[in-house]
Amino acid sequence: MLDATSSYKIMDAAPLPVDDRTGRRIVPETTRRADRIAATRYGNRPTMKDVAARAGVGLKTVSRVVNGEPGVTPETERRVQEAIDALGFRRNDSARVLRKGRTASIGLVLEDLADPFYGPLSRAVEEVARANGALLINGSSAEDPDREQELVLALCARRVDGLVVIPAGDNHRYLEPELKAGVATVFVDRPAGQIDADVVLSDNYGGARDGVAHLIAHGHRRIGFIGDMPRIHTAAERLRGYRAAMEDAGIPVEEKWMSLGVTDPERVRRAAEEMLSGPDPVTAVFAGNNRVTVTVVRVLAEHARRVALVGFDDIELADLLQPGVTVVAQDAAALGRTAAERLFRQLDGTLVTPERIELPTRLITRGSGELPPAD
Amino acid sequence: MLDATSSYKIMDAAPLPVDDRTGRRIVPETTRRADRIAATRYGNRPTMKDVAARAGVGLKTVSRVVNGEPGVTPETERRVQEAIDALGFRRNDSARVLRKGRTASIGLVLEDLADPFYGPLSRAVEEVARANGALLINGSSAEDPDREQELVLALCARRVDGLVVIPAGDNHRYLEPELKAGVATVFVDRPAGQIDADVVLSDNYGGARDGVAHLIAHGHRRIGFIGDMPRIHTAAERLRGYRAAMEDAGIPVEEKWMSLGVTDPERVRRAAEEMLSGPDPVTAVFAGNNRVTVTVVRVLAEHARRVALVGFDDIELADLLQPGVTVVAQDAAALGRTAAERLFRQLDGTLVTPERIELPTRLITRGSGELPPAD
DNA sequence: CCCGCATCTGACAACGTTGTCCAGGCTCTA
DNA sequence: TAGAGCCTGGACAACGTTGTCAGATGCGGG
Repeated sequence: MLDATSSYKIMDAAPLPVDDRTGRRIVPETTRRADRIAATRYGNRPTMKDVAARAGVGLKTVSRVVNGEPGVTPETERRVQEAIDALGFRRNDSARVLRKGRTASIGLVLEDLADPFYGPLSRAVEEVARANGALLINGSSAEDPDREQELVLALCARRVDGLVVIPAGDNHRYLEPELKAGVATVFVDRPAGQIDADVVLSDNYGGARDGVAHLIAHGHRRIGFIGDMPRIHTAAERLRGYRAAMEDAGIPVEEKWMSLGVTDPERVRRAAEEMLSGPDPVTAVFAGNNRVTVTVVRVLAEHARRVALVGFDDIELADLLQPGVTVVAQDAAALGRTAAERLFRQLDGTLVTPERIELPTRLITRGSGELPPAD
Repeated sequence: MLDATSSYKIMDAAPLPVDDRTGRRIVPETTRRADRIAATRYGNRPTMKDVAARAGVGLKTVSRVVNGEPGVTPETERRVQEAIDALGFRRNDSARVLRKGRTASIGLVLEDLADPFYGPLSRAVEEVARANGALLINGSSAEDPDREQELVLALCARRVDGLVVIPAGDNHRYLEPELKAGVATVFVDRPAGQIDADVVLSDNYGGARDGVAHLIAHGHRRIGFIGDMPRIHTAAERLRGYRAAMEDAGIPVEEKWMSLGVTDPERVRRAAEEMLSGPDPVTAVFAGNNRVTVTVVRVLAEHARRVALVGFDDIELADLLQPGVTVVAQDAAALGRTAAERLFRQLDGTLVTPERIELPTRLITRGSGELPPAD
C-alpha cells in the first residue's frame, strides 16, 4: 500500500510512438538524454553539471562551492554562485544520501498525531532531531499493528538513520534485519515485543497505583477502572497499578469495577454508566488515559451524585472544571526528548546496550480526586 | 543549520593513518571496496547485487521480483525471495528516487505540532498522503520566517513531491525556483506572500465578525479583542472581522479594547486584565485563537464580574466549563484534508491554476457568549 | 529439422552527487 | 633558473536502483 509503485503516478518513461507499418517504436530525433528528461522529469531541475557548464568550471568545483569545501578561489566561487542563483539550482539530497550513506532523517511512528498526548511528544522529538541536523518523518499507526509494520518498513526503505516507535503491535521481530543493519531504534511509551531494544516509558504502574491510592486515602473503597485495550502495555500496567493499590489497602476488587476496551466515547460512556448504576455503584473512577478521562468527565457532569475522579494523563483546562480534575500527569515532551536523545547517542556510537528507562509521573490534585465517597 | 554537513556525524571516510616518517597517508592493504564500506557504511546493508549473487541470477531479475514486475518464472522468483529473506534485503528508496525522479513523500511545514489545532490538521494531511502512497515529513517553524524558509528548502533538497505550508513569513519569493521546478505547493491557514499559489483558508474575517456580532446581539457594546501578532494573516483578518461587526452595529471602537501580540499566557493575561479594569471595562471579550481563549478563560475564572467570551477555534472540554465557552470553530482536519487533496491534484496534473479556497466557520454557542453585559 | 516467435534473463547505462587522485600552474627557495 | 611544494581545478568511479535492449532458451509449426 505504501509501496511507491502504487502511488500517484510515479511517472514512468512515456511510451514511445509506434511506427504504423513496422510496428516498431520510433526513437525520436532528440538526443537520448533530453528525451529521458522530458519523459521522467517533469520539472527538469538543473544539476551540478548544468551549473558547472554555465560557470565554465568542473563538476567537482561546483560540489566544493555547494558544500563549502576549501580550495576554491573567491573569483571561481563567485562565478559558481552566480550560476547557481541564475539556474535556481538546489542540491539533490537523494543523490547525496546515496553517496554518503546517511539520510539525516529519522522516523517517528506513533498512534495518532491528532491526539493531544502525541503532539508535544512529536514536537519534542522534532526539536532534538533539528538540533542534530535531521528531519523528522512521522507516521500514525492508528493503533493497527500491520500499519505500524508497514510504516516502519517504509521508513527503513527510505533509509532513515533512526526510528522512534510507539508500538501498536507486540511482535517486532520484523525489525531484526533493520537493527542488524544499524538502524538506531528507540521505543517509547510502550516496550518492544520479542526483541531487545531501547525503551523509554512512563512509570505507568507506579503512577496508577499512586492515583488509586490517593482515592483510597480519601475514603473510597468501591473504585472503578476504565482503561484502554488490555493488549496495550500502558493499559495493562495501569491496571496492574490499580490492582496493587487496592490490594495494598486490603480491598478485594470486583470484576464489574474494571472495564478495558477501545477508548471511543460510546464504549467508555457505557462502561462508566454501568459502574455508576446498580446496587453498589462505585464512588470513584480511575480513568486510564486522556481520552477516557474526557468522556468520564462528561458522564459525571450529567450525574447527580458526586463521584471522585483521577485520570491518567493531564488534560488541558482540567484545572478550570468544577471540580478541577485530579490527574496522574506524565510528561509527553520529556518522553519524546529522552527517546530522541538516546536515538542520537546510538547514532554517535556512545550508546550500545539497550536499556529501559522509566520516567516518573506526577500526581496533580485539583479537587476531583479529593471528593469524599457519596454513598 | 539543517544542512546535513552540520549533522551528527555524517560519517566521512575515516582519516587514513599517517606514516610518521614520511607524513604520507598509508593506504591500507584491504581492498578499496571493503575499505570504503567500513569507512562510510556502518551497517553495510545487502543490495540487489548481493541478492542476485546469492540467488544466482542477474541484477535486473532481482529488481523485477522486488517490484512485482512480470516476466519471472515462479521458480526463479522463489529463489530470489529466499535470498532476500536470508540477507534481510530491503530496497534502498534513495537510489530508487534518484532513478525515478519522484520521492512519494510530501512535506508539511506548520507552526507547532504540539498545538492542538495543528495536530488534527497534520493527521488529516497524513491520511491523504497515505491514500496516495506518500509519506509525510513534518517541520515546525515555531512562527519564525527564517526557520520556515530553512525547513521548506531542506524539504525541497530532499525532493519532496509537494509541500503543504502554513507560512510564518510573508515573503515566499524564495520558493519561485522550486515552483518552477515543479514542486507542488499548497498554503494553508494563511496565504503565501508575494507569490501566486494555491491556498486553503478558514473564513477568518466572517467567523470573527459573526462571533462579535453574537456578543453585540446579546447587548454588549464594550467588547475587547485579544489576538495574535498583527503580521499573522489570520490575526489581521479576525481583527478586521471584529472591526466590521462593531462598525455594522455603529459602535465606535476604542484603541484600548484591542490588543495584538504574542499569545503566551503572560502577555494575554496582562492584556485581559487591563481591559477588565479601569473606568469603562469591557463587558465581553473576543479571543483571537485557541491559545488566547484558554488564558482568557483562566483570567475570567478569577474575576468576580461575569464577562462574556467568544473564542476563535474550538477547544476540548469547552462544553464542560461553567459557563461553556462559545466559540467560532474552524475545522482543522478539513483544512488539512482539502489542502492535501489539492496538492495531489496538482501532482496529477488535474489542477493547474492557483486558487484561493475559503472554508466556512461555525459558531457554537455554549453559554459564555450569551452572558448579558454586567456593568 | 530448422525457423520464428514468445518468454525469460542479464549486461549496461543513467539518475546526481561526492571521494580520490592527478595535472597544471603558481610561488618560493637554493 | 630550476626544483620542490602548494594550491586550484577537473576527470573519473562509485553509491543502488531502474529502463532499455539484446541474448538465451524453449516451443510449436512448416
